[in-house]
Amino acid sequence: MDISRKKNSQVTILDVARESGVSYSTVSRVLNGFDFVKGSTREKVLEAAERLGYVANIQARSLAGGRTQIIGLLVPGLDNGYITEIVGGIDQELAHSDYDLMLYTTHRFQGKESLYVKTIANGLVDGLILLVPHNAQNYLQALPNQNFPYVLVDQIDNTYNSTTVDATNWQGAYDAASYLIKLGHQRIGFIMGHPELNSARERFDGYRAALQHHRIAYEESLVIEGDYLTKSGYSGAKHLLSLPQPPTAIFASNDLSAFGVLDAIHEAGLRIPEDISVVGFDDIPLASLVYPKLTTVRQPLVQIGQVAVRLLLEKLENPEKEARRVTLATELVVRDSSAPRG
Amino acid sequence: MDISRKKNSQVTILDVARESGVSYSTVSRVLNGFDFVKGSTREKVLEAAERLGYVANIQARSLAGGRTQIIGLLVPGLDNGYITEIVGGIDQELAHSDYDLMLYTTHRFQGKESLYVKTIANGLVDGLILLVPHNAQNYLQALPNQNFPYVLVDQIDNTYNSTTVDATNWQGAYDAASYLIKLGHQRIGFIMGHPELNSARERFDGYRAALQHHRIAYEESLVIEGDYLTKSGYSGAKHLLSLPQPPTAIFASNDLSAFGVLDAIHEAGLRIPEDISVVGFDDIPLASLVYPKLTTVRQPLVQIGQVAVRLLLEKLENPEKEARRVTLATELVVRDSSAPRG
DNA sequence: TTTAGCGCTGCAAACGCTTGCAAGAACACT
DNA sequence: AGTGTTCTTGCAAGCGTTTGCAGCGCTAAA
Repeated sequence: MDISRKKNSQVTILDVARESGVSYSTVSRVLNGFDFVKGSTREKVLEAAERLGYVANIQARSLAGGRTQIIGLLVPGLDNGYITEIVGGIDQELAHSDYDLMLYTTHRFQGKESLYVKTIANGLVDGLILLVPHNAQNYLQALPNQNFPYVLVDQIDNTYNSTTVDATNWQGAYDAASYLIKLGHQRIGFIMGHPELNSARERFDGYRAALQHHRIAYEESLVIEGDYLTKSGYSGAKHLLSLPQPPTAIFASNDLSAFGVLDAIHEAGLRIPEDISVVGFDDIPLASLVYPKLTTVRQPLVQIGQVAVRLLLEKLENPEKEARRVTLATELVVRDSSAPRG
Repeated sequence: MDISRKKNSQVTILDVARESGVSYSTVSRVLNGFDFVKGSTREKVLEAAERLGYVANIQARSLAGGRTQIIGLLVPGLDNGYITEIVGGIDQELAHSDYDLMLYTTHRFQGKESLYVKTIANGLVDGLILLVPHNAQNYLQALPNQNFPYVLVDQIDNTYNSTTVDATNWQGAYDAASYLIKLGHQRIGFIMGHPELNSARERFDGYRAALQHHRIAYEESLVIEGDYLTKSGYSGAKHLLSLPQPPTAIFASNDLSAFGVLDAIHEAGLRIPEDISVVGFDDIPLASLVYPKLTTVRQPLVQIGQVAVRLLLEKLENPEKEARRVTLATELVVRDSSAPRG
């Protein structure tokens, strides 16, 4: 097994020390922004470091007990605008800090989350953002100790007291359904998200609450269990359209499934929104690219990512910081896929 | 500065050694799959490691001269189906190996690519996949030495002799244009990609070659300079439609800009494909979600990512391996946005 | 029985850095 | 000038591994 080392011209702290005529510990202190270093010394060191093109070796730093300046991001996959938007926010915010990003996709460790997380946390990340689909507990329980800094995105955890970011799912769904009702729709189909996810449940509850509030009978046949994927939106809508008395509007629990709905409706030769209205949830970038442009409940996805990072950095700065939950507001965005009942 | 260490229950190689009654170097050798270890010893060690829940410390390993088992991925951003598809392929392939992924976005280091890359390469990645938008040279020249394993995706580099993966851009464009011509279109608008990218140039050349081959005069006014973004497709199409004699088909250099084209056409009240045909390039997942479903030239994006990983791992195994270029085939996918000239 | 040879194992050094501790330098005060 | 403080700085240990080298025990040959 040939381990070809790249131990070529690595400039180390020792080189900088030699170059600037101080001890290597002083260099370390300067580089770590320590106080108690004389101004002139600091200058000398920084200048030497610059001249030599010194760049710190993260492994060594971390081994010796320092930070790695890396945060880990656990996501199910990147195949989805919802996630990539959030990741974009995370990336943006991280760019202002000096942390780098380690990306872990969970699909490769089905059923072994615990080992996975253990490895990660024991490894080289200073903190973790969990953007996991289901059962966060599986991941959390594996955290070496509850002091390891992490934040949970869009998942409530009722076992541990986790720092969390999410959006007003209930309210968003309530608003969307109310909007459709005000447009005169009485029969509103609903494509559910994956029922294991609490965002899905909250949206469902919001939908029902809106019906109830407007005294519209809840009709079970209009509710389709889905999984947030396009396909389930498609088949769900197909089913709804085949009903003896089909709905005049369909509210899909997320944009992805709403796209499936659009597709099914087009296929049935119906017009949107003249014949039937469609509303989604998320407002991923695609939502305004499809035809017709999708009316949807906007989640501030980028912002969610940013806030997650901010919370994590906060925790990193000050490990004693209390866990907290930040819930960002959603907003109905009316586009071309919805209209008064014809 | 409070450095709260997590040096809690870290199980080290020493613990495993103690538990299994051998020396730590033997443990190391077992864990690294070395030969020259007696079968029974190996068993004992592995069992002890398992029992203790040992997981290697990457920093230490790397410091001591081993591998980090991390590969770095340099991308401009994740806000784009084209990239995320490729990244998906990379992730997929990586899942079969035991490498983890470090994600670096380049936008944060405008103009300082060289320092950035230096840091990365000097840091903890064993190899690098560069999925950078323009001027790969900027990045490459910074690689500490040309022996650092890396592969270039969808970018040709004519300075260094780099291992590269790309697709048949020229051929794809040629096929698409020929297809439109065979449908009877004579005036085919073309939305160019970013002219700095050779994929954009190659596609343009393919388009022109097809025209020439079918003896259709090249008309400069039908070619719009773009940048691969939706907006440029939109404004480009708007312009084309306003021509005294507008084209009967538009070929956009990528799907994203094709979406802009669709949008502009819808807005103009024209029907697709009855009034005008549209063809894209890439076949990102969205392409079959828009309405009408987009006819496009399929690039095997996922596969490109996979191949990139495979080439990199190959290089990692065997650093002496010659650089090579792999070009994957594109394929025209006919959907609903194109039809014979009406 | 001795000895060479081989398979296997352990020791110790190194990787580049952080940080507690102690000592030197500088300064102010008596 | 002497002493006590307060700043600065250097030394050395240690972080968890890998790996060259030396050496052990054992077998096989003499």
